[in-house]
This record gives sequence, C-alpha cells and structure tokens, in this order.
Amino acid sequence: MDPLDATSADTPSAGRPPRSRGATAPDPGPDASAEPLGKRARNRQAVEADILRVAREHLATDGAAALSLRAVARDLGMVSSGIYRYVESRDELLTRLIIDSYWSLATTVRAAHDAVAREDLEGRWDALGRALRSWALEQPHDFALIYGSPVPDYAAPAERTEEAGTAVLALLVTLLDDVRKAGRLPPPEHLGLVDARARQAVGDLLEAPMFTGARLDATSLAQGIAAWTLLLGAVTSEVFSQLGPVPDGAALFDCLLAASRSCVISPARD
Amino acid sequence: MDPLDATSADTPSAGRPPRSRGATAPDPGPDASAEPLGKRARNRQAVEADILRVAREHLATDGAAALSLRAVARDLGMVSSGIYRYVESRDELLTRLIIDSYWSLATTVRAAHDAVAREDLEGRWDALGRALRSWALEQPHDFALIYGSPVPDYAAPAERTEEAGTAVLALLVTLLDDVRKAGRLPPPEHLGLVDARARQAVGDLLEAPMFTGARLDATSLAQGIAAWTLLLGAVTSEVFSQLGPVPDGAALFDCLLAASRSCVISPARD
DNA sequence: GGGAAAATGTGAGCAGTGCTCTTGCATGTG
DNA sequence: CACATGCAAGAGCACTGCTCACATTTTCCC
Repeated sequence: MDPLDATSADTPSAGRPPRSRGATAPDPGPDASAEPLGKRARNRQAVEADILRVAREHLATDGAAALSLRAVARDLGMVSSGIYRYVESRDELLTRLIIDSYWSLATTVRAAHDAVAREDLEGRWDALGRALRSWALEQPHDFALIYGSPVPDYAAPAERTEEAGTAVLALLVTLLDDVRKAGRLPPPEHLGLVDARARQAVGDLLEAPMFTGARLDATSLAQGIAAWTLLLGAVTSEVFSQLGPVPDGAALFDCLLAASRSCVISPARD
Repeated sequence: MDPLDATSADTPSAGRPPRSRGATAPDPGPDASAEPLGKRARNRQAVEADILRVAREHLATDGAAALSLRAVARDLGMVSSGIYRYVESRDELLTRLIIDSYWSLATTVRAAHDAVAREDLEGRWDALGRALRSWALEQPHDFALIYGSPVPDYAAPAERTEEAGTAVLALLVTLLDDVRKAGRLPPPEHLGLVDARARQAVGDLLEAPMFTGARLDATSLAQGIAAWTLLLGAVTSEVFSQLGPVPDGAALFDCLLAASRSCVISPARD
C-alpha cells in the first residue's frame, strides 16, 4: 500500500506459493505436454491433486463455509502451515473448487443433452433440465457453491470462473437457436413480452462470443432467460427446500420443467 | 459425557439464558401488556433489541457467515461472554435474524400489494414482484439469509420460521384465488401442465391451513408455484448476479415479471 | 426490612480457525 | 560436487464460539 514501504523491498512475497511450471490445468484432462517434468514438479502436481480431492470430500460432507485448510492438511498428514506451499489461501482453494464444480456440471449436463436426438427439441430441453436437477441433488454443496449465496468477503474472480460458468449457458443458446431454426419459438405474447423492453434488457449482450453463430433476437433471448431462470429456480428451491415439505419433489419438478419448456418451445403443429 | 462425573451434578446448566418473562415478541408490535415490568425486565428487552440491531448492521455489512457474537458484544461494550446471557448461541441469533427478515419481507410485500386496487390482478402481481425485488436489492444479505444457500452446520428450526416464512406465500395464495374467482387462470395447456402429474406433485398440500378459504385445484397451484419460482429465481439471479453482467437489470426483471405473470393470469378478454 | 434466590457482569480458559514467519533439512539442478 | 531452491516443521498472532467459576446486583417472598 505505502509506496515508500522499504521493508517489503527484499521480500517481495516471502515463501508464498511459487506457482511452478507444473501448472494446475483447469480440468479437461491432463495437458498432453510430454515434458518429462522432474520429480519435484511431479510431486507438486500430485500433492495439489490430493489437496483438491480431500477438499472436495470435505465440501461434500460439511459444506463450503466449514472448509478448513488445517483440516485438509491434517487429512493429508502434513503440518497446518505446509499447505500454504500449495494453496495460496482459503479463497484460492474455494476458487479452484468453484471452477471444478462448474466444469463438472457442464460436462454432466452436456452428456445428457447430447444423448438425445438432435431433432427432439423437447427431449433435449428435458434432458438438460433433469441432468441439472440430479446433479444438484447428488452434490448439493457443489450446487450451493456456484448457485447459492456467495461466500462473504469472497468474490470469485470472474476472469477465472467465466469460461466454466458460461459453458452450460452456451449449451442452452445452441438449443435455443435450434428451436428458432425449427420455427418453434413461442410468440412473444405467450409470455407477455414486449419487444422494446426485451431489447433494452439484454442490450448488446447478443454481441457476446457465446452468440456467434446463433441468430437470436432480443425477445427470444429473453424467453430463454426466463426458461433458464425458472429451471434454476426450481432446482434451487428443491435443493434448499425453500417451499417447505413438498409431497413429491420429482413430480413437482416435472411440472416446473414443463412450464420452463413452454417458455422456449411451442407445441409441435402435427 | 462421563455419567460418573460428579462436578456437573450441582450445575445442571450453569448460567444459561433464563428466558425470562420479558419475552422476545416476534414482531407485530410490542404486546400491550401494561405490566409495568421492573428495571431488570426493561433492561433485558433493551439489550436484546440492541443485540438484534447491531447484529443486523453486521449482517448488512459483512454477511451472515462473518457474523460474530464477540464482535456484537464488543460493539455493545459488553464482555464477550456476557452476550450469552441474552443469546443462547450464534445459531440462535441467526434464527432470530431469519425470522426478522421473513417478517420484514412479508410486511413490505404486503404493503405494496395492498396499495393496489383489488380488481387489478396484474397490478397486484406486479406490485408483489417489484416489492420483492427492491427489498432483496436493498438488503441483499437478508435476502441471502432466507433464500440463499443455508448456513452450514445450521438448520433453521422449522417450527419457528414457518409462520413468518409462509406469510408471503399466503399472500400469493389469496391473489391466486382471486384470479380464479375472476375466471382468469390460464388453461393448463398454457404451461404444458398435466393435471395428474400436478396432483401428484402437490399431493394433499392443499389441505394446509394456508389454503383454507381458497378453492384452488392442483393444477392452479402448480401454476402458482411456477410463477413464484420464476419470480424468486429472477430476484435470486439478480442479487447473486448469476448471469454475469446484465445491461439493464430492471428491464430484464420486467421481462421476467411479465413471464411469471403470464403463468398465473391470462390476458383480459375485453 | 432482611434474607434467599434469581439474574447479570467479569475474566480466565479451551479448542478451533486462517495466516505469517523463521529455522533447518533434504533435494534437484547447474 | 556445491549451491540454490523447495519444503516441512513449529512457534506465534489474532480471531472465533463457547464454558465455567466467581462476584455483583436486582427481585421476590416471608
């Protein structure tokens, strides 16, 4: 902070994680760098993977806020301070877990979506929604991590989470565009949308790289956002049990899934 | 733990909050007990109110997870252990804050709703939605407290939060019933709902006390839940900025509000 | 009024947390 | 082989929730 602070001159970052070249690849498989990286780098990678693994276990059992670096270190048989050689801070660990969760969700949803025939628009939407729900119910803490209230005093660095976070939205956009191609987008009146207001809402969001290739107009996007919001709201409400005790969660989700579907796909004519 | 431990024999619960008769009235005004309660009770009420006030301030600035009993005590000029005379635990304080927030939301929304003419169904829905949104945006931490991810290792005692938590839902039910009376509930096909599935989803939820007086069927209730889920999802997504940077949040909310409205109110015929 | 009982204030203390820093050892690399 | 580097270890700081023993005050009842 103080530019005249002399004490920090010779210790730029005393003993902080050196971020060696054995970098933490985001997720999509180990990077095929055939570089025979030495024992040291190899060990570092292994330890970092272990930390992430144990942290995920703790996350699954105790939740995000109860995540303790000391506990992770203990489980790994290292001294509490030792873990700071590998993880800069608790927030850093959280960030990595968040990115991990985003990827996990995106790949799960994508797999379910891609298993459906391309022409079956409703089927694709339902697969997407159901995959989202079951993923969230299976690992509620991961879901809470990315779609729950943000951890206080911690803001996920957007530049690191953005790619993973928009992956599932990108999938949604392609589906939406296919619906448009099939001429089955519901008329704006269906949701009572006003075109001018929709244009104002999304602004030049349509210029985002996610939409290159898609020819959606503002109203269609607004419909898509409504459908997604309803879907996510349904899952959120079930995972966090915001509605109190519900007789049959699966059936209720079916209803909400149908409702969200009707926001973006109008019934086939035949 | 040790049943033979003699030291704990004479101190069953040494110095725990005695929950004296100067009880913590939920919210709706101070109970008009003209009892001239002595200095002690008066002081206790004042201190409890102070604690809640300061806790709300901390909540607003630092969030729920950062809420610290010690810090609250410090701000009140009392010794850290002293606060346990008034609050049983951190969880207890959280519970009180949650109930408080529920009531705050419910009264705010109700006021906005009641300011609209009874026949103006769309206006009532919009007022309800807009009040929810502005309340949430003004006090995001309170919103997160009740509609965000649950605080870990803490489960709100349902029997204490239920009344406050369902207050706004009850308001929604009365509106829904008025829509039914006006014959303006959208047909189930509008949302692609299947009646049998809806009945399965809500089960005998319609027997709940909330619905006494209302003559809603399962499908209508499912429509209402869809609308509410969309509305809550819209607010959640904006407060937690789940969609990334949005050009015009208010306009987008307008669109989603319209969409949710179309789930429960079909356009007037005239 | 006086004394017992209940309610309250005080400070020490325990176990846990995130995080920093210094020290010394082992190891990989030039 | 020698040196610089990575790493483990442990002490330490400031903070947390919470408990307990003890002193003080207020209230209630006889």
